Amino acid sequence: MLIQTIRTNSSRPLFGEPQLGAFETGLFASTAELSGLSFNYSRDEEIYGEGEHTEFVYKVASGAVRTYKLMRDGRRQIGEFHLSGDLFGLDLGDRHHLTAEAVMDSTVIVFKRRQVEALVAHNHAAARELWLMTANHLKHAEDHMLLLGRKTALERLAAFLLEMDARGGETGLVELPMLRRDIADYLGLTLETVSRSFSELQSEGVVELDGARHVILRKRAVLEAMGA
Amino acid sequence: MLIQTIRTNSSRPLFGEPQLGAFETGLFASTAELSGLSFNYSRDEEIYGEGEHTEFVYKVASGAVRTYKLMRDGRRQIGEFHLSGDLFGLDLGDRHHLTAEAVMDSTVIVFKRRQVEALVAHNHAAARELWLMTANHLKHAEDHMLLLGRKTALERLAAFLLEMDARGGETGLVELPMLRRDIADYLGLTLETVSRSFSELQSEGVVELDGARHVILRKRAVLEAMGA
DNA sequence: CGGCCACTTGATCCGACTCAACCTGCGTGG
DNA sequence: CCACGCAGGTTGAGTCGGATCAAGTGGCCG
Repeated sequence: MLIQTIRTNSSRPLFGEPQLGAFETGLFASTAELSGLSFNYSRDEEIYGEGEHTEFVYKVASGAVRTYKLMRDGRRQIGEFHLSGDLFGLDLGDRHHLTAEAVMDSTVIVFKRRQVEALVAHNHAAARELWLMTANHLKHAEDHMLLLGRKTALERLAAFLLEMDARGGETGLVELPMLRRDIADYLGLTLETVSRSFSELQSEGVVELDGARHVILRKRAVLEAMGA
Repeated sequence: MLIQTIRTNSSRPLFGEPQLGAFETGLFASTAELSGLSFNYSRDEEIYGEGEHTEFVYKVASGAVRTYKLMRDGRRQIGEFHLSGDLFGLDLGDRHHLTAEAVMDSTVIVFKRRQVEALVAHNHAAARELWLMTANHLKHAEDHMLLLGRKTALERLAAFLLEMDARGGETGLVELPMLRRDIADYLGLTLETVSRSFSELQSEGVVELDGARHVILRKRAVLEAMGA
């Protein structure tokens, strides 16, 4: 699973710029404290599986990663999408709770968990940083539970587009790295319903679709009224 | 909000015994490192609100607490139920993400966040412990997203009953501290659907209801086949 | 230019929701 | 001690949002 082609240096990101948001600190950025190796994963390739040992911690250098749970009969729930700069696979305990796959061709930096543990053991700031990352994933999950439990299809898609836009710097131009099926499995819908909802938002002039993967937000206020 | 009758010593729990599970360590148990005050909350009383400052951390001494998000129009999603021994309100950042209310008359031990922070700053084991608690909440949320996004009504109820039973020590006798509406808002259903699902499980001999709040699990294997 | 994968759109179906009536157990006051 | 009131729960009838099944369409790559 981890036998991949190794690149010592990632070239320019394939998708988006590395995000310098709340999660992005010097901690995993430089090689001073922690050294990670770059790996390439092609689309739909598994990075780790649910139940596997948590030997590594991962960071998206470029591309996009989905983490999900799968039922025996194939029903899937994507918990989160991880974009450039995002850390993932930080499950405490010795097993991963979800499966991680590349949404598109992606470059991922892999850190040894033992190194991370060692860092945490003597560095309070780093420990707090990692705790904060877990807490942020929790916050995301809490918001997403409300979406999955109580929102309509249109509200879900509106919230999704706002979330993606926020991650892209609120430009109003959203590039979607994932397919309709991924969006559906993230939002707890079918791909047909996602498609219909896109069409409906477009026919109301709320968004404009330039191909399936490029969305222009035309009426942010309407989206926010729906998605919040 | 915090002006309650103070009890220096909690008498026997009103609901369930304190749980000595994975989250329960010496950390918040004794008064050596941290001192907390006992407060009583009556049914439906708010403990803290979404958006309030995170001044305290809470632990259920007896009773049950729900933490939830509310939409403007009243739609509600309960993220988790907290029973005896559970810590809650440990949101990082300076604001609570959810609202906490007593499901029934409950006793809660309240710790000053500053004390917790101070403890964490010089005690690695404690810091790790708290991080682990956040990680466990995250794990719960991940499982719950699958339930909310992809499971049928019967599967949701089955999973819920197994979860409640697991917390009560897998006795097969489940005492529900909450009303049908709470269960519905936890499972992303309506109370009618919850009630119908209970009836269906009962008519199939999977569970036996002794009043609305006392459930006997008769066919655990069937529940597990549905709920997993 | 051809083929296929992703997406859209249409028709029908169904599980859960809504609205409504009724039941039941419990606390309370006459 | 019984009758009443009522909150909580169950059950029923009808509706509806999103799922399913099924064509079509479009765009990209070989």
